[in-house]
Amino acid sequence: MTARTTATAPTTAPTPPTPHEELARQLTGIGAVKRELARSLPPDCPPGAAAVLTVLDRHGEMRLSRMAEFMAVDISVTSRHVTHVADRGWIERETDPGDGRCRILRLTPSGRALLTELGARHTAALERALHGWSVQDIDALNTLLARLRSSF
Amino acid sequence: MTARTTATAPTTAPTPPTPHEELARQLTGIGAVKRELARSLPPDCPPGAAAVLTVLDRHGEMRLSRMAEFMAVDISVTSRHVTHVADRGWIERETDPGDGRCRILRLTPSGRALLTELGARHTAALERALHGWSVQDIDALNTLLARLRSSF
DNA sequence: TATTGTTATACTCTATAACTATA
DNA sequence: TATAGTTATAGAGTATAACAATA
Repeated sequence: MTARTTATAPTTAPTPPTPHEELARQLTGIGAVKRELARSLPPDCPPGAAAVLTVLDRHGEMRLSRMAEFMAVDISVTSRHVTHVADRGWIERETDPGDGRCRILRLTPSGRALLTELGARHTAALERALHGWSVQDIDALNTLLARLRSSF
Repeated sequence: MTARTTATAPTTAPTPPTPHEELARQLTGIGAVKRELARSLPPDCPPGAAAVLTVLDRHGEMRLSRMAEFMAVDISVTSRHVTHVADRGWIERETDPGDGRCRILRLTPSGRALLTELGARHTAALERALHGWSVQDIDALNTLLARLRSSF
């Protein structure tokens, strides 16, 4: 359909991208993958909430300010995500006995249970999409992405 | 600071992540890199607008519906981004002579000039962050990301 | 006075649905 | 009736700035 519309070939050839420009392109396009993955999350648990739980699972209880560093977003944003998961009983927020300004975040059993569910859903969604991938390929991608994050 | 807060070690050890779960984690964390890259864009040119220009540069003039496929977002979202760049004269929207419902999108000279600027800014931002990376590493990451996108 | 965290406001991106115009 | 595109509305994520409480 619409075999030929204006019949004029592009007057300028596509600029051959440098590896850096190509990386910028790929990172832009990766948003679709993230959205697809987010669709597999349970209701009431948006990506930001899932990130809070995952960080606590990996790094143990911590203050809000440290959580904000791990999530690499502003502390005000972190506070909202944390409120979301605390309201649903997935974490508890205890006032630091040593410094009344600080809140200690800690997973609850309910939060751990949800975390198991999250892992299963992520794994299922990715296994379905990445059926042709070897474990080595996935590990290689993980390694490069981790390195990319630490470079920023 | 805050040497020890509750003095209780986490009762449950961190769940060792599978490669799939780790990939989900990495993809979540990559948002920070994207935001950092977006900060290098010129004013009036948000990431969505830049994506429209880049797709046109790489694949030539096309209809809106095809642009939506390349961007992997809903056509209504694409329409808004396209309106943004058209309002600023970076592309032109011509009604398809063969089908009055279709709009043909085409870069203008002004759009090509901006595209050159975008490439320079992306390259500068990434070169600064990725100074320790070899071209082979970047190419490997690009290849894996492209493969990931096509797997979805 | 400085720091930790919360809340108010505004902006970007996204999807769904209703709508217009053309085929 | 079906399709291409536009617009209205709503929801999620983010940052800045103003604020409250504690050190």
